[in-house]
Amino acid sequence: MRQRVAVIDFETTGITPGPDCRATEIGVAMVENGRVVDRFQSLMNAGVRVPPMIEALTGISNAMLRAAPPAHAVMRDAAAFVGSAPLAAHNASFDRKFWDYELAQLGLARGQDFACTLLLSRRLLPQAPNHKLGTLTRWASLPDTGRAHRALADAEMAANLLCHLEDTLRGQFRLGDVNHGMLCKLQKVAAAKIRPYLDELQAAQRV
DNA sequence: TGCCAGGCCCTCTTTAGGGCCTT
Repeated sequence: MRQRVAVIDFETTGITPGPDCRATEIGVAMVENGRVVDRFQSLMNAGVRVPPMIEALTGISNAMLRAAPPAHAVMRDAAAFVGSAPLAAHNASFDRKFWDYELAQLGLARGQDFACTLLLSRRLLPQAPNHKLGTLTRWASLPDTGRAHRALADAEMAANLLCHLEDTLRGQFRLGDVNHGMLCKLQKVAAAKIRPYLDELQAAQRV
């Protein structure tokens, strides 16, 4: 895609955002022309405790968060970094909840749609053993981006996967122009109907 | 007191149930 897309990933203290469940780290990988061209990453201190299970998963400790900048400052910087670029994430329904919640703490609201590399992978890469981010990265021989379950490494993994999905649409499905709006529509098409939908898109691009 | 996400997708489905995926 020639347009810039901001691929984001949050580490958090749990599954559902709220007063006791907040983001602890954000990573953003800015994709343009099929590669990562810019990066943003920061731990963020929202004043909540990290449960032991989450610390074991992410390696992010309470001591690390005590030394981290406040969440509102980090989110203000992250929102400025993203600007008006369309968004993407792996299992975007998760990151979208936290993006919206953390922005709402600043009185801000999201203006862009999210593309979801999980939904797109289920449709375009059904032969993969499963659709976890790490599995897809290894299965598609995408670059090792660092420690899994840290925000920027995961954001870059999802960014590389987004580029791989775009390559799949261009190569296997012979689509010329791929853009974020097309991906957002594609991820809503029922998996069983994806092939005829792509055939229609291909035919329309030929006209 | 006891519970604790939710949207997507498949199938032994649609008057439902269970696995996947994210932390």
